[in-house]
Order: sequence, then C-alpha cells, then structure tokens
Amino acid sequence: MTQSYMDNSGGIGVLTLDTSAPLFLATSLSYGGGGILKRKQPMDSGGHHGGAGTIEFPISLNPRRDAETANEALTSKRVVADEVDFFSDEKKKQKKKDTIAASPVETDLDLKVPSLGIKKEDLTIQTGLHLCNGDTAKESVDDGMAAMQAELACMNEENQKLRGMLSQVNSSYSALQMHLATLMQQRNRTPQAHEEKIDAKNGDQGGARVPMQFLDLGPDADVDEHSNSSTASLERSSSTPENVEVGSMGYGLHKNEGNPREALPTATAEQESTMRRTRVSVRARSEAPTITDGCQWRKYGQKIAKGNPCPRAYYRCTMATGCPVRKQVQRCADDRSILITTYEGTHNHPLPPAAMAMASATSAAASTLFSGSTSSADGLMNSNFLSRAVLPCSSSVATISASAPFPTVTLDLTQSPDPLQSQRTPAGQFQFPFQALGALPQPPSLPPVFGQTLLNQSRFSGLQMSSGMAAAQFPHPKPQTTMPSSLEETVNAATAAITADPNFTAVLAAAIKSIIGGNDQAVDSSKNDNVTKKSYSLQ
DNA sequence: CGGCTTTGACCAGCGC
DNA sequence: GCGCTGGTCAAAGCCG
Repeated sequence: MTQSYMDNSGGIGVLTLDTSAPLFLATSLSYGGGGILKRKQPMDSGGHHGGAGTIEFPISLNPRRDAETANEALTSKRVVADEVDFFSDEKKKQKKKDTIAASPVETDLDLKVPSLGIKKEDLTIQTGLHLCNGDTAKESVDDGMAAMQAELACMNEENQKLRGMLSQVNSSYSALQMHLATLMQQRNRTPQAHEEKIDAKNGDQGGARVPMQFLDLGPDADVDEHSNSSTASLERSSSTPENVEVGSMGYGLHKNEGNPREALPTATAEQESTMRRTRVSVRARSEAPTITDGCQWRKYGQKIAKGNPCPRAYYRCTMATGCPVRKQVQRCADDRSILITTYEGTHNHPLPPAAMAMASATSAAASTLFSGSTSSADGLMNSNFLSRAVLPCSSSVATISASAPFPTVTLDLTQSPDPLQSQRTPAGQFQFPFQALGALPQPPSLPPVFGQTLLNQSRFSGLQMSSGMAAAQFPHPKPQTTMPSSLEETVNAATAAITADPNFTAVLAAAIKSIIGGNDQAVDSSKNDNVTKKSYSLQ
C-alpha cells in the first residue's frame, strides 16, 4: 500500500493514497466548498477489480489548513468507510440486483456528515460498477465485498498511521518551542549583563555608546512597550497567535534609534557602518520586471553595468520619506529569466506584512553575516541554516561574498529542482516565497510561530523532492514512531544552531517573523494555480 | 496635476 | 592625473 502526500505551493495540494488492495467499487466522494475527496479505483477492462486505487484530497501549504484538511481527510476517510458500510448495509440487496448492469452505474446519494459540517446536498457519492454478467457476477460481488472489507481495514490502519504522524509532529513542535522559550527566557534574564558588556566595550571610546543594531524587530513609535527585541517580538507572537498581524503592530525592520540594551547583535561602529552597507542579493526566476516584495519603490535610475547587457535599475523605497533602503534590479546575463534583486539598507518605518517577508529575510541574512565570525563554523552553519530555515521552500543557497565592495549575502532561489517553486503568480510575477510561507496561518493545534517555522521547514524540505526522490528517501518509514528524516535533521540543525550561537536568536526571530509576516496574503496564496507537488510514500 | 519613469549629466571611488 | 565604473541627481516626458 502506498500513500503519497502531494503538496503545492499555492495553497491546494493533493494527498494521494494509493492502495494496492483490490477494490470492486469505484467510488468518488466530493463535497462542496472547493474541497475534493476522491477515491479512484481503476478497473480493468474485463470488469474485474484490480490495480491500485488512489485517494486524493486537497492539502494546502497553509499549516492551519493543512492540519484542518488533514483532520478533514482523516474524518473524510472515515466517512468513506462509513458510507461504504452504509452502502453495504442499506443497499446491498439492491446492489446485487444492479450488478447485472453492464455499464458503470453512478449513484448519487445524499449523505449526512455532521462532523464535517458539510451540507447534505453538497455531498454526493458516485459509484461506478464494473461487473460481469452471469454467474461470475455474483462471485465478483462477493469478491468485491471482501475486497472492500479489506480496503476498509487498510484505510482504518492508514488513519491510525496518519494520526500517529500528526501527533508526532505536534509533539516535536511543542518540544522545540519549549526549548526556544527557555533560551529566550535565559536571554531576557541577562540584559543587564549584556549592557555592562557593551559599556565595558565602549568604555575606551570616551563612553560614547553607539546603539548597534542591524536587526530590529520593534516598532518606532512604541519602543518601550514593544521592547524592540526579537525575543520580545517572538514571545509576543507566541503568546498571542490570534493577533499576529505584524504590519498592524507596527513591526518593521529599521535602524534602532533607541535603547542599546535592546541591541541584539552588538557590534562596533565600524561594523554598524558596514552592516548598513551590507547587501542582500536575491536571485529568483521571474518574468516580471521586479519581484513583488511588498514595498513601494520608485525608480530613480538605470545603468548599463559592465559585463551585463541587461540594464540595472535603481529603486528606492517610497513607503516613508527618507527611507534609506534601496534596491537594484538586474537580470542575469547568463540566464535572462533570473532576476537579481539586491537590497541595501534598513527601513526606517513599519512594514506591511508582505514586505516583512523580504525585509526580514534580507535582514536576517545580513545579521547572519555578522552574527559572529562568518568564516567560523558557526557562521557557516548559520548560513546553512538560513538557507534551510529562512528559505526552506527551495533549495536556496545563502552565500556570502567578501569580494564585493560591500558584504553581500546572496540568496539563490533559482536552484529549485522544480521551477514552479519560484512562486510565479498567474501574471508571471514572482512572489517571494516567504509570502507563500507567511501566508500560512497557524495550525490550531500546533504551537504558534516556531512550530510554524518548523512545519514550513518540513513542508518545504519536502517540496524539494520529486515524487521519486521522496519515495527513495522515505521508502519504508514508520509513521507511528518516526518523523521524516529531513524534518528530524532540520530540527536537529535548528536546535544545534540555537544552542551554538546566541546571535542566532536574532536571525531566527527574523526568520520567524518572515514567515509570520505575510499572513495577510493567506487568501491570495490559495489563488496560486501553480502546483508544486511533493510526495511522501508510505509502504 | 501629482506621481512615476526615462535618460543624460554629474559625482565619487578606484585602479593604472 | 586620467579613465573607468557604479551610483545618484534632476529635468523632461508620460500616464492615470
């Protein structure tokens, strides 16, 4: 028996459950509201049952929707089983009469599924019968019933497996979130010591203490209340998952004008200056002139740069007067379909959730660059983790260039094995994957924020796999007790990163905020028609 | 009419 | 010092 979990990046995916158990009836169950639960049981031409069937139902990339859909799916599968039982009990006699019919029979039945809240009239079951005539028909009916019983047993077993997997993921999230919370609390307990370190560090410079913060997740207007540390932001987000509206809360990436105590990665003035000039380059495939990053930009110049026939366009942020953020957009000379967007500077104003995605990503990348020695193992690890946690939706690579005039972090989103991962909108516009990530509300049963991060990680790490790859990677998983190895590795990597580098919290916070940031686009994400499928195989 | 894009000019940094 | 290059400015034009 094979289960395939197929996902897409646009909000609707398909969970396919392939069953090798022979089935007699071809049933198709659908319900309203855009969802589809479909069981396909292909029959051979001779009318005998055989071959693998598939059960498909939609799964969104939306964690909350995923959880809900998964629950629905589990419930729906029971519905299928129940209805098949119902079918057996109530219609069996009539069914046997109908088996003489030579062609498939489609019967619409009104169903009552109170647990799903589905209107009776929206739920129909279509049953196709492929039967032989004569004496073989009765045998086929009996075989079919037996096969159906076996199928029901298999489905029940699958339900248990899926529930086990869901429970496992939930527990993993909870454990990791607890770990994160513990680390955050430890960090909060020692701000004074942290400040004293800063004082000692600046003492030789005449006591002039320069607020150093590249990554600032707090709002301008309310520094005290929001205590613009990523820790506070993270905890607040965790504690109030229902009100996670980054934009409305005034969160944005901007230069810290306030309390140095809240500076996360402390740095020298030289470093600060360097960080202000630090650039984050995003490579993505897009037919659109620019990527949709949520900010408002005004073009102020265009140049033909040396070595690239494609002109380089210069934009500056116009969301607030005096915002120093600028970006350069240029197509790759080697591959014109690749759009290279380079961001520089930090916003001095709150950002809309959609813009938080990119801003957080770039800021996180830049912070990663300066979170300790970039040449150290930590730095490399963080960069590696950045590419996995901040940009888990693709096989993106975060690289740091020291040869450029200014330090440049390059996030390559073009190396996905599946070109659809580039999140192109129907209009061909590229949307930063974070928006797809951020568009995902919290699963109700999962811990907020961090759990979502990991959920996204696991989801998108899966997105990198083709069906074959997935099958190869998870040939015989044991869903009751283990989670996918990629998720496990990612969790381990996250844990190691957190424990290895205190500055990583800043990066992590930005990454999490990135994912939270685009919540308002959750609806839009479902409009994405581009389907990127992943597949887990359960044997 | 305001906002935006286009585009040539200007400036600064850097290497030779 | 000169030339090259990247980056920015600002006037002109376009557009809704």
